[in-house]
Amino acid sequence: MKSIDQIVQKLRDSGAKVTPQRIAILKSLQGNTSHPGAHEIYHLLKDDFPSLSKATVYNTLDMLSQIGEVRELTIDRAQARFDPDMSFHDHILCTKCRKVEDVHRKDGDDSTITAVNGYEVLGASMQFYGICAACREPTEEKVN
Amino acid sequence: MKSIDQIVQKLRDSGAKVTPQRIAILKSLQGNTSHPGAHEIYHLLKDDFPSLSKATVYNTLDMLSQIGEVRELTIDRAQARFDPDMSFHDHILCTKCRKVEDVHRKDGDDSTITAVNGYEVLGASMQFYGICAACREPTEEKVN
DNA sequence: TTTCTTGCAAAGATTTTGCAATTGC
DNA sequence: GCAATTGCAAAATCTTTGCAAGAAA
Repeated sequence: MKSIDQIVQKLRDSGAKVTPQRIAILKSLQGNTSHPGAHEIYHLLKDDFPSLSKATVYNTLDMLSQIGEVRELTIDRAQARFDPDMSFHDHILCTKCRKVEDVHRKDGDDSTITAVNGYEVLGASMQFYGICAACREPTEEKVN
Repeated sequence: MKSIDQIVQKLRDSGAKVTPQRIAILKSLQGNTSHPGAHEIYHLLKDDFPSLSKATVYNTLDMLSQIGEVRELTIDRAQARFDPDMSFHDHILCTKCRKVEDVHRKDGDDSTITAVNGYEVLGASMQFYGICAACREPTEEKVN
């Protein structure tokens, strides 16, 4: 994700309005590596922003994903999750605690794949499913 | 997907019951390359099977995916889709007509990845998003 | 007969939508 | 002031669940 200022500028340039809600959502995403869903972002901000509506969160996340400032992940069937890190990387979901983490692969940079099956490829990503180290620990039962 | 007979045997062996509904759902999946969702399977069978309940379709698909006879895809955020082809391959979703097709890659067999980020990897797959050839055709407007 | 499964309806959850009131510019 | 955005509530999915009736073994 670019800096807040850069994105704010991009919004202005495109004619979109810069609202306190949008800034707050952008800030909540910046550097956030938890791959939050709309519900989580809503609760992160609800305290400091009591009037915030969930619809606004959905709208803003959708808009940010449309303009390519965040990536919407489908790895979790339960909810759409969002990743402010637009650099090339993949994800893994722990099927036990359901946290999502980044996976950085050196080999086979799939971002170079531009055509497949006659499709014009717009995006490609790998998904991994597994059990994280913490969830394999029989002693600890913390769910992250 | 194995043959219906083989799966029926597996169900019997595991103590599960072989019902006409389950057979019908298995048959609807066999050789089906459209990556149908629960709703689609329900409607495929509804005519020949008026009493069929959607809950049964959901239950059966979930069970088949649990025992590893079909794969549940997350590529389409709108609905869970199911693939009876358990061989190693990936998928691409046309973001216009929303059909899902198989992608067969020769290189980098990711099925050999068993550990990543300290996770015990249970599954891995690649997702592609793009516009299919038909949707790029300006003359045709058929939505598959 | 015993246990599992079905079907139905209700409930849950996520996400979308309509619209009046509000706010950015 | 105009147009875009917000917030709220209702609606629209998709999916799960509770439970009585029914079917498989």
